[in-house]
Amino acid sequence: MDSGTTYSALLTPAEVARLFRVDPKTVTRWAMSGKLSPLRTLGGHRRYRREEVERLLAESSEQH
Amino acid sequence: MDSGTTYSALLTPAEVARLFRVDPKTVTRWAMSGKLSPLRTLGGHRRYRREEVERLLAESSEQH
DNA sequence: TGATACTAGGGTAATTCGGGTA
DNA sequence: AGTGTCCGAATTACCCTAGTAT
Repeated sequence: MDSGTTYSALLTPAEVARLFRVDPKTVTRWAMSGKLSPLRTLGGHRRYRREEVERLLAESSEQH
Repeated sequence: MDSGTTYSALLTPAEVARLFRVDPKTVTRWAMSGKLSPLRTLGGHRRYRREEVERLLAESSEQH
């Protein structure tokens, strides 16, 4: 029942940027350097996996 | 729409949109530009082949 | 037959892309 | 080395009303 009308496993560049408090362009650079492995819309825009982003967030708070 | 429990070889615009984290209208644009080849219901609504959509999803996460 | 959710279509904002720069 | 910003072009998101799907 309603298996995800509001939830998505993918995040937009702006959403990732808000989580890290950086500019979306910086998120793009992380992707280009291989630190993130996003998929692409058919128009070429990046979509990031929530699971991957949250894992990196957790790791970054461990080592502080 | 019961998209979580019932399997179908055809996907609605909303289902495709959720997979790519885009607006359903964007999926329509992909169809109009030839990036997707949907069927049409007798009333004119588009239905997308799951096989085609999943193939494009897989390709989008490859590195190139 | 009615009720509700979704889609088509068109228009107009808002994001994102890529490159270059500070 | 890592970010933030400016730019133009391209892509995507949100607004509406009428018609379709279930």
